Amino acid sequence: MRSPIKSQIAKTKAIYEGHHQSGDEVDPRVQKLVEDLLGHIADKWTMIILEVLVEHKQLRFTQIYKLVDGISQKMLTQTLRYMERDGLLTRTVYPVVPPHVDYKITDMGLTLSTAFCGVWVWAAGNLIKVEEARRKFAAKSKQT
Amino acid sequence: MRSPIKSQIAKTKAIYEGHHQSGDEVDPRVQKLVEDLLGHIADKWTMIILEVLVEHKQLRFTQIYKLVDGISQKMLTQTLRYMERDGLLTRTVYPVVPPHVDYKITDMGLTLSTAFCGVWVWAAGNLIKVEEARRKFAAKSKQT
DNA sequence: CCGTATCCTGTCCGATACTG
DNA sequence: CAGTATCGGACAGGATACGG
Repeated sequence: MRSPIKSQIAKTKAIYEGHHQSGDEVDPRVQKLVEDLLGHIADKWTMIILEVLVEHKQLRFTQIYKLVDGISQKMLTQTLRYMERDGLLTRTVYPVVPPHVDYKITDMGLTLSTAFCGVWVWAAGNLIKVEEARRKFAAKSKQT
Repeated sequence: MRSPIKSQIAKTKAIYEGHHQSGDEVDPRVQKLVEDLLGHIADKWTMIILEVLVEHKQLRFTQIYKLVDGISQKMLTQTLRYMERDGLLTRTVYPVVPPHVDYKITDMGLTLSTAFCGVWVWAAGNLIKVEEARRKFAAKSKQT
């Protein structure tokens, strides 16, 4: 029962724990999914919607629309569709008038949210350092 | 010595550990930096370059150019500048002919890489689930 | 070798208007 | 209420050419 995925995970976990080794090639399929997911999670809205859903568990379209500041109806619909497609949330339509649609986070959505929180924590913890680095960089650029 | 950042980190860590509570508002500055950083790390190249640098510690421009498949010179230059600006790597120019420029990962770059590996691990571990979810979604869409 | 400058194309996304 | 349809501006990013 050889599993290329398993070994990939092991390899990635090794990296995660700081055991970086040169020469390690990444499984192209994983690479592709990661890049694909990156393209989505960084599409400005996905993670925000995910966090909102994590907090509230279950929401209707208009509720999310109000909670996510600045999003357009179009982007909300589109993003929700992608997230449903990838199994991050479930979409339940109640055939009533007026329509009633519930969006609910899935286990996968929860675990992604958890995984992603590492980045969030990093950003929170390095906020000052990044701002400082930017100041230094700006200063160095000026003395051209 | 009250620190809004500290409390934000604590709050974020609480979320990270699964203690989600509704009503928790996120510090706008952190929110902004996170979104800003997201915009970069998911700009398709940053994390890839970061990983390459993590593996090799120090590289020259052309070396990165070869290691990162498919990137254009323009994007490589641009991305490297942003990363330098944010303090993720250092850029050292040796004033010789022909030019010699070294890019080296910083501690901040390393910790970001580590934080981000959580997402990478998630992607590796959920590759099959996502693909399955997409198949199901596609199947459901057809029976219109 | 390591860039910058310019052009040009695709596509993202907001605004707006309309439907079941 | 929860969408779909269409238009148009902005901008990301690739290809190419050139410079120190």
